[in-house]
Amino acid sequence: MSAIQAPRGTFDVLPADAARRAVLEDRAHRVLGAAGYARIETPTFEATELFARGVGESTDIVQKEMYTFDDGGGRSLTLRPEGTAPVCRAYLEHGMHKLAQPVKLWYLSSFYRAEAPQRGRYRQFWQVGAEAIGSPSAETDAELILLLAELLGTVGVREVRLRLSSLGTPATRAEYREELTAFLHAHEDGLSPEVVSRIDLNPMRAFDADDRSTAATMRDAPLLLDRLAPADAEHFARVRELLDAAEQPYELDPTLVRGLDYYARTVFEFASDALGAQSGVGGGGRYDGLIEQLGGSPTPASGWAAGVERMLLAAGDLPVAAEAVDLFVAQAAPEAASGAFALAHEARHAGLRAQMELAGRSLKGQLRHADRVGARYVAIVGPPGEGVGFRDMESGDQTELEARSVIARVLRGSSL
RNA sequence: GUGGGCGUAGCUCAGCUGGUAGAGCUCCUGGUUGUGGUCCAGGUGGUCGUGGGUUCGAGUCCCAUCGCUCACCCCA
Repeated sequence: MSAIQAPRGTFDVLPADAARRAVLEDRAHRVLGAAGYARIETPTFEATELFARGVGESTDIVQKEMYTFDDGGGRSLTLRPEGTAPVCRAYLEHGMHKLAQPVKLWYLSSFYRAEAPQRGRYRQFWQVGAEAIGSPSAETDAELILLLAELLGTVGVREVRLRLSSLGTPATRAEYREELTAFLHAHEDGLSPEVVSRIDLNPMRAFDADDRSTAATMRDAPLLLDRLAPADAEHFARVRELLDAAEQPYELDPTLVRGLDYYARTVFEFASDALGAQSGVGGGGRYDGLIEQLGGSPTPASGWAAGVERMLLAAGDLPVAAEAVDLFVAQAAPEAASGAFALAHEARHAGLRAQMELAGRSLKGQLRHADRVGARYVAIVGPPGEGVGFRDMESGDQTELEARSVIARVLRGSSL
């Protein structure tokens, strides 16, 4: 039990897990790259104001989940809690509006939120995200949704469901919120005490209460989807049309809300029943107002983010290729160390995956170790002047070679 | 922040109504006086999360505390 542990909510990525994550990264690269999305990385921390303005002052994230610190010079910085605002900041900072629109970007980065950790929820976590900035089209939204579906599919995320909705414009949302709040207050008798206490804080929550009476009352509640302005309704209909044409199944969920303030129009979320309480594996939507909110000119944009840990939790076994070792250089005696060292170095220079004995094992121990790391060949280096025992670990055959012909022999790959 | 479960070797765990620590796996060494995968033997490795208390004696009982974990909330 060591005195110092990884901080609460953080974890070490050990080699076995690192291999699975590498597979995921490769899949993301392939799926998003194929659609013309280019990789972007932004700083791990940003000006606190970016998130206060971009994510929304009223959100849980900004109110209680940010790691904020002073940089020593009176500037307030924050470990990024999400990726969309930073990408938009970069879009503005580098004048990407002059590029062909939309600018399509993706990232795989770590994020930080001071929440109570549980299964699938950490204080440092990783997300794959994609953003298309500069297009208002429903095609953009539908394409993004299909790309995320594709990614989840190729990674093998199980029991995936897609929930879809539209939030309309911020104005529509504000009006609807008032209407819903008024409805809830007018029907407090039929609502559970928890829901009532939360009416002004989070009225949408009333929709997914388990309480029977609350559920009955909510059947008559107004729905945001029914209040969409004509243009928004038309946009949403087009998104659905495209998803239908692509045979992407989804559930229409008028109660779907996303945690960040900047969303407008299309919103969606993929959930996996293979997970526990934190079932959302990825989600996103359209955020037409964000760029303007950050000081740019009005720019439509759309995007999503998916949790790496959650995708991996919900995925079955990923086929992880074993790392092959071409050559293990053993030493027959301590005097052979220099010769072995030189041979291993040369072998790597020649492009081989070569390892050498580093732990002072007995020769028997070295062979056993070579076997465990999966070495195809073992060179047993003798003292200066003597030859090298060259052993094929599959057949067990062994011959004597001169040291300088060992590498060529491995490259040729011939069995003995 | 609140509630449930759990904290014994690197890992997975055993340890009954209290008698001062075990197994399997891993790792190392030897059996093969310079050679792998099986087998056999041996060894390394633990302030039983921490601090108090009860007791002749506590891994085992009591209290506190810390940590992990699941859930609420919220979200990736």
